[in-house]
Amino acid sequence: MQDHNEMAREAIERAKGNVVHSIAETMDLYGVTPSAGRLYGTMYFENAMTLDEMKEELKMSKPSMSTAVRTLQEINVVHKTWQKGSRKDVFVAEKNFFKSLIHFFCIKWMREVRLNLEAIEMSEKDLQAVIQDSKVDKAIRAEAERHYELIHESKKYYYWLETLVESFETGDIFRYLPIPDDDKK
Amino acid sequence: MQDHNEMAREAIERAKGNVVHSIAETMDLYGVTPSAGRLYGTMYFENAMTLDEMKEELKMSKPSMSTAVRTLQEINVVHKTWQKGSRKDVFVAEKNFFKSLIHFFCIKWMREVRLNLEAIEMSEKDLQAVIQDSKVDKAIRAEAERHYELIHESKKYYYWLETLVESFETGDIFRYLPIPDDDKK
DNA sequence: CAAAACATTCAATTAAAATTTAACGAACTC
DNA sequence: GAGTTCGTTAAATTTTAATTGAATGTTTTG
Repeated sequence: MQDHNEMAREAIERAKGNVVHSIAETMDLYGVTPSAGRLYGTMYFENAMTLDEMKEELKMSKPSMSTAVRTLQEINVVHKTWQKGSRKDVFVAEKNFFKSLIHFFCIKWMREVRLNLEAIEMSEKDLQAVIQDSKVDKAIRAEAERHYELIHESKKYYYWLETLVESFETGDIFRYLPIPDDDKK
Repeated sequence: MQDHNEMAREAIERAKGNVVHSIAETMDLYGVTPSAGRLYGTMYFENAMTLDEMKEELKMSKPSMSTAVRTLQEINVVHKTWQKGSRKDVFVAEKNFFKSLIHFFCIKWMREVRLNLEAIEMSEKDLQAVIQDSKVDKAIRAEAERHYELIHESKKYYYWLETLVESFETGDIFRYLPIPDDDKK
């Protein structure tokens, strides 16, 4: 039955399309551009793809695919491999999308922690200098103190985030919140 | 000493500026526009602000402040209050920036879980239909099966994320990873 | 070593977001 | 109820980001 096959193909495409779309939307939340998101979603269903296959599948230009696949590599959800016989680069999507995203997050979080703690510590010094300078008007010193309290207080939350990230990266978090039924490997 | 006060003011501004900048950069990571991020950072140091004060402080237009402050309200890091005697709306930043961000995250994560699980379940149905249709070529059925396995497998990670969000929202996570020294209130 | 097959860079274009000015409408004041 | 004072909406502009076609450089092949 020709018809059955045709309908089946369409059904598969529809199924794939839905998932690709929602994956892309998810990644968009995390600052990945929609096209890179769609690309990842597409690769998720394929074993390995060349740039030309990507461009064909997404109907986009090769440079677009090149940059998209690079950003996907940067966030570690896609890796480059070789394929004997072919001169083309071949890319494969990390199937464990979720763990990849968590890792991606950890990187962003750590960056955030470092960035903010640096800024806070720098500012604390500035404010301390004002607070300790008795030649400065009381009102101004009071303001400095107020600000100091505020940012000093916030530090502990960044420290906490640091421990959270650690627990994600070591996998300790899964001891507290186990994955329902981890895969065999 | 006039000079001391002047320098103190500058030091305070510098200190504030640094922190505002890094807060804005952090929020940018989470899809908040830079101006909204700067606004939150600025409000973080103030007790309450009107739209006019914001526009003055950030040197931007009033509609910009209006939209920025609305997005900040939507993600629950800013709240509207009243101030007797004034007809103007007054907004105050949630000082516990960190907890707010976590809450914000939980919302996004839950949305992501719902979205993806819906897409997956819909697709699973489509694929099941293909798999069970014996009139469809073996190769196509095999492809459907392959895709089915893939997306079915991913479901458990979304379930896991669901439990993580729960643990954040109930505060259970802090039993596992306590905050160094929680504030008195 | 010339030609072909790649991936990438660059400049130019196009598309999308953010921002502003102007206009509107609601709520208050006199 | 006329005139203000606000906040928001709408249209137009500016800014920024994504996308492409052409060109470049590198590796491979015959």
